Amino acid sequence: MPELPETETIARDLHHDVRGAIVSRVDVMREDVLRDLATADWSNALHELVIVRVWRRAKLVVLDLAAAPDATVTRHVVVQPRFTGALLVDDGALPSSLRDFLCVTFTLRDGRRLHYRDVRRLGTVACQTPERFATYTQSLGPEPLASDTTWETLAHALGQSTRPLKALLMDQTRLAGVGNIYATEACWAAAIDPSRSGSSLRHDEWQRLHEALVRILTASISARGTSFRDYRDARGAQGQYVHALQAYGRAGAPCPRCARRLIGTDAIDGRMTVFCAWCQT
DNA sequence: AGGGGAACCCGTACGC
DNA sequence: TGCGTACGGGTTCCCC
Repeated sequence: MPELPETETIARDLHHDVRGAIVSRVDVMREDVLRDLATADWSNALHELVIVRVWRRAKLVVLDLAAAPDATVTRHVVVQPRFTGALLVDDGALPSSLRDFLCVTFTLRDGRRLHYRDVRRLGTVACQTPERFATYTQSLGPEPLASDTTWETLAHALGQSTRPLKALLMDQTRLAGVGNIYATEACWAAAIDPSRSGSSLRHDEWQRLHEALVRILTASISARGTSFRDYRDARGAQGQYVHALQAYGRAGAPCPRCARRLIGTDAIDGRMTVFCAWCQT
C-alpha cells in the first residue's frame, strides 16, 4: 500500500536509475491497467522520448518525458501502484520470482527494461499530455511536506467538514499522499481521536497534527517506507518504517503512551483504524 | 455540492 | 485435502 513515503522512495530510486534513458518501445500485456491512452498508441506516443525526471505527487509516480534532455516535457507517464503495483528496473538480473504478473514493459534504448508489475491489477498506468496532467493534479490537495503547507493549510483544507478527521486526512482532494497507515499514525501521535469531525479541532490540535504528519512522513521516507504484505521498492527491498509504527497494525497491544489496550475498529470510515480510546481525545 | 456506496481485481485466508 | 467463498485496499464513478 504505497502511500507518500513508499511512493517517494520508488520515485527517487527510479529517478536515480533511469533518468536520461530513452524509451524505444512499450509492450502492454495487461491493457486493463492502462488509462488515458489506447494500447496501440503507447509505443508511438513514447518512442524515442527521454525520461528527464521521475518524481512523486500524492501517491503517484510521475515520469516526465521529452524529445531531448533539456527540452520541454511533452508526456507524463503517471503510475498509481495502489496495493500490489511495482515499478521494476530490469537489467537482466531481475529475480525470476518478479517476472510474472508483468502488465506493461518499457524497453529502453540502453537495453534495460522498466516493468510495471501488478498482481491484482487495481493499480493504473496513464499516459497524459501536460494539459491533462495539470488538470488532474490540480484536483489533488496540497503536499503535506511542502514548505508552504502549514498547520493553517491543514485547518483550512480539513476543518470545514463534519466528516471524521481520519477520513479527511485520507481524502486526496483535500490533502495529498496520506492513506490509512499514516492517517492512523498521525492521529495517534497528535493524541487526537480519529473519529472527531474536522470542524471540531482547535488551533493547537491542528498544530500538533501538522507537526506529527511532517515528522512521521519524513522519518518514514528516511526508512524507505513501511513494508506491508507485498510492497517492495524499485530494488525489490522492504521498507523499515514498519518497525516504527506506534498504532497501525497493533490493535489489542498496549498503547505506547499510556499502556492501555489499543482499539481496532472499522466503524469510523469503513477502514481499519487503530487508536487509543484513553489518550486520544 | 458534498458525501455515501458500488465497482474495479485476484491472492490469501478461512470455512465446510 | 479440496473446493468454494468472503475479504481487502485506494480511487473513480454514479447517484442522492
